[in-house]
Amino acid sequence: MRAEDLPDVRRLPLFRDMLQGNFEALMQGSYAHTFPAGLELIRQGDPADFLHVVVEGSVELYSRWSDRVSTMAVVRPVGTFILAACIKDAPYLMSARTLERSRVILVPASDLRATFRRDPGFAVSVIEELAGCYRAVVRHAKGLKLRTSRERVAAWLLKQAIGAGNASSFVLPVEKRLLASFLGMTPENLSRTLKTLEVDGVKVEGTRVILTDRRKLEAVVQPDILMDGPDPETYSSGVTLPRAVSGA
Amino acid sequence: MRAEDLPDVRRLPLFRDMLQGNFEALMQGSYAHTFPAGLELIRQGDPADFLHVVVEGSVELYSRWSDRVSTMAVVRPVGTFILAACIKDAPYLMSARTLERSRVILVPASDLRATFRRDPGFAVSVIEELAGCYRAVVRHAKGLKLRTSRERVAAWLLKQAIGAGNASSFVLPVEKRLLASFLGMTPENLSRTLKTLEVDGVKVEGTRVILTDRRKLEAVVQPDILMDGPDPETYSSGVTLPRAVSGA
DNA sequence: CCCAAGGTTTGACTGTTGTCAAACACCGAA
DNA sequence: TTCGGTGTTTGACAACAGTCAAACCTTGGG
Repeated sequence: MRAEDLPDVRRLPLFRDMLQGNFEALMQGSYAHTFPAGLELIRQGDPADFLHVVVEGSVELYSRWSDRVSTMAVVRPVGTFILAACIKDAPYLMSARTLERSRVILVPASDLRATFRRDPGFAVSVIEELAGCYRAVVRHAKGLKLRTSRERVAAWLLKQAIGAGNASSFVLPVEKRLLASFLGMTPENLSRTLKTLEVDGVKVEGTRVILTDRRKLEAVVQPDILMDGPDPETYSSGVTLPRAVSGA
Repeated sequence: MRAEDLPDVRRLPLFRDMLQGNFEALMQGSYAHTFPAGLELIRQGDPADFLHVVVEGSVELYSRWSDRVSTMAVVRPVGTFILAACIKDAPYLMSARTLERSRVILVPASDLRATFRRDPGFAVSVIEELAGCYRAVVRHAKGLKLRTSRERVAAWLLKQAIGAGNASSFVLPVEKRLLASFLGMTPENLSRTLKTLEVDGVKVEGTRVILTDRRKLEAVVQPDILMDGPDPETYSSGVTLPRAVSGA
């Protein structure tokens, strides 16, 4: 465990309010490791041994069932994942793999459980974190059930633009096939959908997206605080980057 | 607040491990009320004032966006809902309405937040509850993304049968249009889908479902512990009935 | 008992989405 | 630079799901 990782972890909302002694003890039993791109960190169904904290790089969470695969989220620094499984001491519901070379801290689940039982400050942080995660998944589910795939694409683009400082142009942070999977559609369908969004103010050139008419795009999206969220940073302890375990 | 409601609430996993004094104080500030059928208890977007505990009857959680509506869950006794919004002191992401005459206990959100900050036992219960809720929504999202609507219908039917003590026949606990909405499809589509499931061992007569060939149905469903759940009772504090905020 | 209201089913149709195959573009390694 | 692998786009098609309208069934109230 490199000493320079510790301050980043300590600043996470999840670890911010715990007693210093407990934090040190928890980190004592943890270890950090740098993994190459494309490595499967956890496999769905396996017992939850470690809470994972992404310090560098990015990690994809995905699910598999009967020869179908779907991306559920992408975690960026400094973000955590698989907290709920650790708490319940239950099997992971999702698999995780690195999208690029990534540094991850592994916190033993048993230590984690023991710690929030005797550190009320930490317990409150865990509560806040979980409540945020819950609301994020509810938002995602709402999007899947209430919006068409075209509307989901438009909403995601608008959210990205806002996240990039309200820029009218930005570069896709993930591959299109991953984005398609995250949004619940096929790559082919995403490709075609992006074309049809041209009339609504979206231009895509390779990995660059240019919003030529914000108004028109917003008319398609009909942004809703209860679905698109006012609080990307609240969810899942993204702290240096405002968004983790969020949307692709 | 009727005294006879208290034991049921106290037995909930959420309230089971807190100090008696804190429980009493929390209930002191709460009040119970019986609502008629079809009443909107909370509206999405409203500030989260109360944690709701369903003691009798049943409550539908649903979301609305741009003239579309979707059922997200049904809560039965003794179950709670809208915990995450109360914790975050954030707007409700879902609306709730009674499906029938229902008795509901309202626990002030501010008291709730104050209590888990000074009662570590309660904090741990809240953590467990939220982790369970989170995993349940993840499961629902997985179903929406990985299964076709036909597979979702089949999976839901199988789960109901198992919930009814592995019965080969049971009565639908909700209207079909609500079930359709919960499963992310139209009533017409559900109706047709049920027909096509006849060849796979499902017979539907009005509100009664008869499973004539369990094997065939299981072949369609390919039940998966990571999606269909081994722990319906873990989620959302269903205690007298094994399932709440669950599936329809 | 009958009626009205609302849930359900059916049919015909439309629109969306997935599938398969091929062509193309891009990127890293040799 | 060239090559191979992989991601992306396009086209044709099939499968699926939503819409609208009408008929049917069930239920509860008068």
